[in-house]
Amino acid sequence: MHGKLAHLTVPQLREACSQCNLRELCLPMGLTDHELGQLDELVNLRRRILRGQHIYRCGDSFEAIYAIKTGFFKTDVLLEDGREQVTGFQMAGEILGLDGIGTEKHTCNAVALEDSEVCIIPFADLENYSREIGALQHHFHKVMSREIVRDHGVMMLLGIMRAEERLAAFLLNLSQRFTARGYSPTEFNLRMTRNEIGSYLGLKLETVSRAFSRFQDEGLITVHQKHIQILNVGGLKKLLSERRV
Amino acid sequence: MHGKLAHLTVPQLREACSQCNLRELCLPMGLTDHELGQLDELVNLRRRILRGQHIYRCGDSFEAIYAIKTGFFKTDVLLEDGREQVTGFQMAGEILGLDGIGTEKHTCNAVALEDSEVCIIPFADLENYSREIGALQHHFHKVMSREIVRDHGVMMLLGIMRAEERLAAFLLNLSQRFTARGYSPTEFNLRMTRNEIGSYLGLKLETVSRAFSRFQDEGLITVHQKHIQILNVGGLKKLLSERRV
DNA sequence: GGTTCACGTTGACACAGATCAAAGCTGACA
DNA sequence: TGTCAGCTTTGATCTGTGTCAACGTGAACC
Repeated sequence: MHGKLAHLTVPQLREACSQCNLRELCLPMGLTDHELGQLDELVNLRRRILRGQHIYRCGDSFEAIYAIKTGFFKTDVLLEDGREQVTGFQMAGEILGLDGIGTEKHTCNAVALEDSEVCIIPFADLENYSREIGALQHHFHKVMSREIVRDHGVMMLLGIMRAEERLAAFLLNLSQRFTARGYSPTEFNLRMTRNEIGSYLGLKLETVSRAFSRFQDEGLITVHQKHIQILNVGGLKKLLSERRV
Repeated sequence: MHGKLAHLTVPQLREACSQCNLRELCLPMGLTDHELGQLDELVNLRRRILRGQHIYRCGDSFEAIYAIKTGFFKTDVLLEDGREQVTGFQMAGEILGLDGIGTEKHTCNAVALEDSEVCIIPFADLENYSREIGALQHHFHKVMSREIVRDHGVMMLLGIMRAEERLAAFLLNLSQRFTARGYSPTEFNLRMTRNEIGSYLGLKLETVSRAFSRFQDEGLITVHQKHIQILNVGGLKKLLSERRV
């Protein structure tokens, strides 16, 4: 199993899970010091991914899952005719590759939206370790379950919300995830294009652009290219709750 | 853990996993005879759910997952204002409740669309058994992963397909799942209303009804209330592939 | 410093699907 | 057998978002 990953960067032990500042967000969450030490054995390969490069593509055989150490990714599914559905945007501490377990092939593409680094977690090894470390097993199940719940949230976005509600929910979600990572809740740079946001939200890029402009006109946010500042969090939240139908 | 489930029906041992005719679709898939015997210990509670009743509701504390033995379910999420997003329809052999692992509370509602019976799998026990039975552990991971992949498929439906494509994909998906259970691929009764189909597909019930009528006019299917007969599978598939845009 | 290219914004118009309204169907129940 | 309630169908009209087109902007590169 490791043999297949031999082309990847050599271990950098100072970046072990036990030392990683993401350990409270990522796979190590809730492990004891001793268990953390075992995790360091499991996760000893890392890989740099430049902006625009894939970690894996649809159809690639599934070997490992990936924890994002730094950077930003999107996952997407393509139809034969070229239509793209972005299924998610992932940031530091989040796990990529869970889609591949079921069929032993990846079923979507994972692309870096900025230069990034991921920790490689060979999946067979993860299963072995999690038979020994109950807390790891349980936490991994939680990670998968939360992905399912997140997907349900996206279905709600796509199924029943209108354009401005979708974009407001999207901004609030980003804000909350940046906050959890110690960044500003109200000011950040988008890593994705209007087209990618639109693909995620089931909208065309022009509609995304217009919604941004309208939010700005209403004093909810400022937008300069990819730089977003949220001026009125409550206003965005109100957009979500006060749906007139 | 079992104590909390004491109100449920007593074990009916003749319905053990090892004897169940769904064992090749459900959790036991791929286990050896010996392992199947162990699974019989794990899954020894069953519960009848009448049409319209919930197995669990959003906010209920999470104790167990459920394998459908007979019947048909929907899962949905509700917004405060009453809007409903159906997140899935589940039939025999499929697993319900995975959404609850992450937060230890269920995050959606699971409602029987016809009188049904489920096998109760206490989750803490499942984790214990799957530390001993590698094949069970791995298969459970596959089940969760496939749920994630299914969700991505729904995102595609909702994000980039038009009304008729969505309905065609929906019918073909049902057909394929009925086939896997030994029923006719081309003739079946829908268990859900037009409104529920619409909620799943991000459409209004009138749009669903009109799309059914159009399919019938074009000779692709016949519809009589909830009875569907597919006359031209290829035609439905073509609708999906030959998107002009 | 100008050119290029990818990305973003804005306007005008079109259309798929939503909304509103009315009538039909079917099964349950008295 | 009649009535009722829930579901479905169909028609007329409306509207949010898509489509098409033109122009703006900023970063990268020679």
